[in-house]
Amino acid sequence: MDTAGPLTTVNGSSGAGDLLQLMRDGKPRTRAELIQLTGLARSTVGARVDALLGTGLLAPSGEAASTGGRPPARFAFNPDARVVIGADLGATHAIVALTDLSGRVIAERAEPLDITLGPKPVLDRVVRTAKALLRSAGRRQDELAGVGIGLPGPVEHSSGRPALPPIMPGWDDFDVPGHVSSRLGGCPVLVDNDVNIMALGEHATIYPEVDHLMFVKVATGIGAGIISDGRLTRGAQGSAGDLGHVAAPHGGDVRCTCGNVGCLEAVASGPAIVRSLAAQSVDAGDSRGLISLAKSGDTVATAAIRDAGREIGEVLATCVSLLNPSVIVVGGILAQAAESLLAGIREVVYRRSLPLATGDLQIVAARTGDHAGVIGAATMVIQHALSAEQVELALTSSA
Amino acid sequence: MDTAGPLTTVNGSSGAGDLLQLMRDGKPRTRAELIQLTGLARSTVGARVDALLGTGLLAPSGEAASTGGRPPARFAFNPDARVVIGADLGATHAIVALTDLSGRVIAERAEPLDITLGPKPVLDRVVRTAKALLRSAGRRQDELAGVGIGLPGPVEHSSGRPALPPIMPGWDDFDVPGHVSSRLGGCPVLVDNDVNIMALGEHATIYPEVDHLMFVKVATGIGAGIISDGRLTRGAQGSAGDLGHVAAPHGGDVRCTCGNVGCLEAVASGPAIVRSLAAQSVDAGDSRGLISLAKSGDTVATAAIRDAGREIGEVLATCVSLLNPSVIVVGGILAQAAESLLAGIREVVYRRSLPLATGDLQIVAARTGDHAGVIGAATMVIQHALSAEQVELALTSSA
DNA sequence: TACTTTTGTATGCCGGTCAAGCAAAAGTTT
DNA sequence: AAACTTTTGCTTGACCGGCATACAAAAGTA
Repeated sequence: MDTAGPLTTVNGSSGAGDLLQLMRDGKPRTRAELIQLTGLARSTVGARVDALLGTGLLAPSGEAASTGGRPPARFAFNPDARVVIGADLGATHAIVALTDLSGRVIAERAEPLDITLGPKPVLDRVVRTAKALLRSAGRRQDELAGVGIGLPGPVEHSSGRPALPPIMPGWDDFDVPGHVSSRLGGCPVLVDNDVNIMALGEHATIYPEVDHLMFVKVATGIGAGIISDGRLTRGAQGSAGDLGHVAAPHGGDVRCTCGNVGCLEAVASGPAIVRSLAAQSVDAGDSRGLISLAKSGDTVATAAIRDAGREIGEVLATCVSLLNPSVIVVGGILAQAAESLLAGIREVVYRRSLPLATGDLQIVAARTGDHAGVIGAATMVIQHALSAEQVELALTSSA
Repeated sequence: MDTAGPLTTVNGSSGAGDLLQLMRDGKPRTRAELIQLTGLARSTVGARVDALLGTGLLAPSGEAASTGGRPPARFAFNPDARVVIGADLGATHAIVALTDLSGRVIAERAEPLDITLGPKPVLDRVVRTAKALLRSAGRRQDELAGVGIGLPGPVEHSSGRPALPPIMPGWDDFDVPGHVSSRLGGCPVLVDNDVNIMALGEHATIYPEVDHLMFVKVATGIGAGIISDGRLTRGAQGSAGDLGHVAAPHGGDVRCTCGNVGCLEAVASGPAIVRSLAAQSVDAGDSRGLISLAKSGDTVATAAIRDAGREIGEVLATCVSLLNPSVIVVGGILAQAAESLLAGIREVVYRRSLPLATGDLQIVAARTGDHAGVIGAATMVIQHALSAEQVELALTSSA
C-alpha cells in the first residue's frame, strides 16, 4: 500500500533538467519530437513537460499542422520565465543590464562609477541600479534568477573574491557574492574577470557551436578569455588569459606600469597608441579620441592602430599555435577601429601560424559590442541557473 | 559463476563503476569505509564490491585490526587484473611496453624503426612486438585492456587518424585503430600525438592532483601537451601545443624546415643547438652527442643549451600568462641536460611572468624519463578502460 | 457522423537502492 | 570454554523512476 501521504504524481521531475537542455536552443517542439529526440517513453516525456510547464521555463508555442487528427501542441523554451542582472564594472564606469534567460537585454543603464571607491559603495550602487531596473521592467525580485558581475581584474571565480587586483584598491579578497546576495534576496551571485565574461557572452550568443574560441580585449589593458572544449579556461589561480604583460616582439625597452619592460600592453594598448601618436605630434587625447580620429580617416591614427594590431598579432600567433582555436574575437574599445586593428592582427597571425592551425581560423570583431560585458555576465548566470542540476533542484524543492 | 536464472542476484552492477573510481588511488579500504565514503547502503556497497571482485579489478588486501569483533576485510584496486600495451613511435625508433593498470611497466622493448616505411609495416611490427611481450609475460590476449599509440605528428584523436603529419609519409588519414585492433582481438586502440601522450603520462603518474599542467618536449622538434582543468586540451583540429614554429624572440631570420623564419624549433631544438655548436667549431654530432658533451661538463655545450632554454623560456612565459599552469614539465631528450635547460627556462619565465601566475608555478624535469611516451600511451588506455561507463559496460555484458 | 491523431490518466512491471532483520563467521574478553 | 562484539552474507519488503500498455477524452479532418 502507498503509505506516502499525498498522491505522488505519476512521475517526479528527476530528469526534467536534461530535457530542458534540449529545449535551450529555443526551437519549438512537439511531445512526439521530444520522444524521438530523447528516446524516452511517452509517459516520461509527458511528465517532464508538465513539470517544466509548471515552472514556466517551458511554454506552449502554438500548434503544429494536423495530419488528419488532433494537432500536436508545441512547446518552446520561455526566456521570459525569469530575469537576470548582468553588471560590467570598469575602472571608471558601470553598466548594469536586466536580461531574459536567453541573454537578450531588456533594459540597461550605464553610469560613471569610480571603482577605487571600494567594494561596498560600488556594489551598493550596482544593487540600487539593479533594483531600479527590475522595478522599471515590472519584475519582482523573486523572478530574479541571479546576478553576474564582471570586474576589471583577476577574480577567484569559485569564491567570487578578487585576487590581488592591480587597479581596484580595497577589493582584494572581498566577498562580492555575499555582499550582493544578501541585498538581493539571497539569489545566486557569480563573479568573474571582465574578459572571461565577454568571452562567455560572445561565445554563448554568437558562436554557440564553436568549441574553441579566444576573446581578446584591447582597451586600456589587453587580455584574453579562453573557451576550450566549450568551457571557460581559468587556469590554476584564475589568471589565465593575462596577455597584457607578455613580451611584445618589438617591445624594446618601453617601460610598463607593471615594472617590466616591453610588455604588450606598453606598446599596443589604447594609451600606448595615444602616446605613440603624441610622439608624432598628433594629440588624440585618450582612447576614445583615438577611435574618433581613426573613424574620421586619419591615416596616422589608422597606421598606428594597425601597427598595434601587428604587435598583438605576434602574440596571438603564439596563442594560436598553443591552443588551436577556431575563432578569435577581438573586442574592447579599440575594436571599434576594427578594420585597422584586425588587418594588423590577421596579417601577422596568418603569416606566422602553421596551415593546419589556421585552416579554418576566423579572426573577427566582437559583435556584442558595448553590451559584451553585461551580456556575458548574464550568460554566466544563465548557464548556472539553467544547468540540469539547478533546474532539478528547483523542481524538487518546489514540489 | 552465476547462471542467468530467474533469481536475479540481489543487486546488479550499475553503479559499480563509480565505486571503482574511488578505489583507483590504490589505497586499501574496508566495506565500512566505503559506506562512509559513498553514503550508500550496506547492501549496495556489498553488491558492488562483489561485482568488482568478480572482475578482478578489486582484490582482497588483508584484514584491518579488529576492534573487539570480527576483523573487517580490506580491498584494494588490483592493477594486475588486466594489462595494457603502450607504444611510443618516433621518427626512427619504436618503444613498446606492457604495463599493468596502474601504468607500471612490466616489460618493455625498444627497437629502431623507420616511420617513413609507412603505416602497415610499422604497425605490424608494433603488433608483433606487443604479442611477444604478452607471451613473455605469460599473459593472454584477452587480458589485454587496450593499446595506446603515440605518433610523432598531429593526430585526430577521436578517429585515431594522423592529420597531415609532416614527417610521416603515407600515414595521412590512415585508420590506425582499425588496423591494429583487427590484429589484436578487437581490443580498443587509442592514438594521439606523442607530446599529448607524454603530458598524460606525467600528469597521471606524477602529478595526479595538479589540474593545470604543461608538458614541453624538447628534442628534434619542440611541442607541448596541455592539461587544463585536469583534461587534455587538443584544440579545434587537434594541433594545440604546436610550439615548434612559434616565433622565437631572438630567432632572427634563421630559416626553418617549415619554410618560415625564426621559428623556435630553428633556434632551440636539438639539431639547432648542434648547429650552433658547429658554428663555434664544436662537433657534437647529434642530439645524443650534445647531451654527452653537456654531461661531461663541456662549458660551450652547457652554455648553448642554456641559451636554448632561455629562448624556450621566452615562449613559455607567454604560455604561462595565457594558461596559468601550476606545473611545467620539461621532457624530451634535451631534458637529460636538465640543469642547463631548466636554468635557462626558469630564468626567463620567472622574470617575464606576473607574480600572480608564477606564485606557485613549478618548472621541473620529466620524471617518467625515457618511458614517458609508453607510460602516457598506456595511461590513455587505462583512463578509457577504467572510466565508470566502460567498467559498467563490461560488468553488464559479462553478467 | 466516422475516422484519426494527440493527449491525459491509470495500471502493472522492472531494476536499482534502501532499511531492517537474522544467522553465520571470525575475532576478543572473561 | 563461554560470552561478547563486530563483520559479513543473505533475505525481505518498500520506494522510486522509468517503461509499456491500455483506455478514454479531446480536437482535429474527411
